[in-house]
Amino acid sequence: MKNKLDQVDFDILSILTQDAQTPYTEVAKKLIISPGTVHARMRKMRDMGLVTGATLNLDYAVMGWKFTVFLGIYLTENTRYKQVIQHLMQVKEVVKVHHVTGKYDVFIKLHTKDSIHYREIYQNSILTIKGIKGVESFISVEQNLTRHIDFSI
Amino acid sequence: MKNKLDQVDFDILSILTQDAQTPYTEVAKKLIISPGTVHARMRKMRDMGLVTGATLNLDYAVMGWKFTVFLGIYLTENTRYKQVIQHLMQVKEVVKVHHVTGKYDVFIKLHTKDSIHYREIYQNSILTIKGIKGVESFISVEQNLTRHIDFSI
DNA sequence: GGTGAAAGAATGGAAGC
DNA sequence: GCTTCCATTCTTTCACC
Repeated sequence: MKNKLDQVDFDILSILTQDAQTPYTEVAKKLIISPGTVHARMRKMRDMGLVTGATLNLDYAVMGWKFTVFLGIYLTENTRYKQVIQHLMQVKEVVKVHHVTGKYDVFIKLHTKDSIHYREIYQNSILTIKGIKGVESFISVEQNLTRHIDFSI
Repeated sequence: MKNKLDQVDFDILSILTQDAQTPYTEVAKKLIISPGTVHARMRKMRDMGLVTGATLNLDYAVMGWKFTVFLGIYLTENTRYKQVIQHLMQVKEVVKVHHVTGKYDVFIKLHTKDSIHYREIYQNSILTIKGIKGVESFISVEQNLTRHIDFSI
């Protein structure tokens, strides 16, 4: 087992990133290889750490969570970022936290039910965190694309 | 089949969002319900449009794609956003595109191999798009969190 | 490193409660 | 609307190529 991927691996990833629940037998049939090969390739890619797991895609709007907001956060001192991130992770509406360089220090994504819920979280759970100097918000009007990198040769 | 979720549904989601490939029989065992119930609940949640699919989690860094960058984009005219988004979607390094309100008009996420690759994409594939007035970039130093909303009562 | 088959496990309906 | 049952399909390993 060498750690270099070929077109077959990319094809497997391409099918499974579109639907992670596709049975391996079906993947095998599409690519005209044996089910055992799909298993071996997937195990290789898991062992490499390339495939770290699988998750469901959820449409939060169906649950009445219609607000998606990005926040660019400035810190009072950059060294404080670990504590700030710890606090941000406690807020259940926050789903992504990135430590970034550039205009902001921390960049997060959060979901709320509506603008009232958003304001409440923003004022009571975000702005109250010690070490946050300022915040700029971007409300997502529409998500137009979400996909994976296609590594194909 | 009513369209209201209960704690059992949330528990199923909680397990499957952590690992979408968990067999339903195992989900059933953990929750001490029958496999048929897991199936019925999942079908209900798919039919509702809450569960839209499943995807693999990939660690791009393992493939040598070590750069994750967010771009906040200003447009020359806000009405042009559909065309700009069309062009952004053609760039294979771009994995997410959001139309937003606030300081920027469009917000995207992209992956590249390194800073050289990034600069090339930035200058040749992003800045050349007609309708883009300006761009601010945020390089992700570290991703600290990625998860789903927990709807539990 | 791939194949294909075989034993065991999971799936996804149907019928009854 | 949940459960049990069961025929079908999938998983996973392994001897062989």
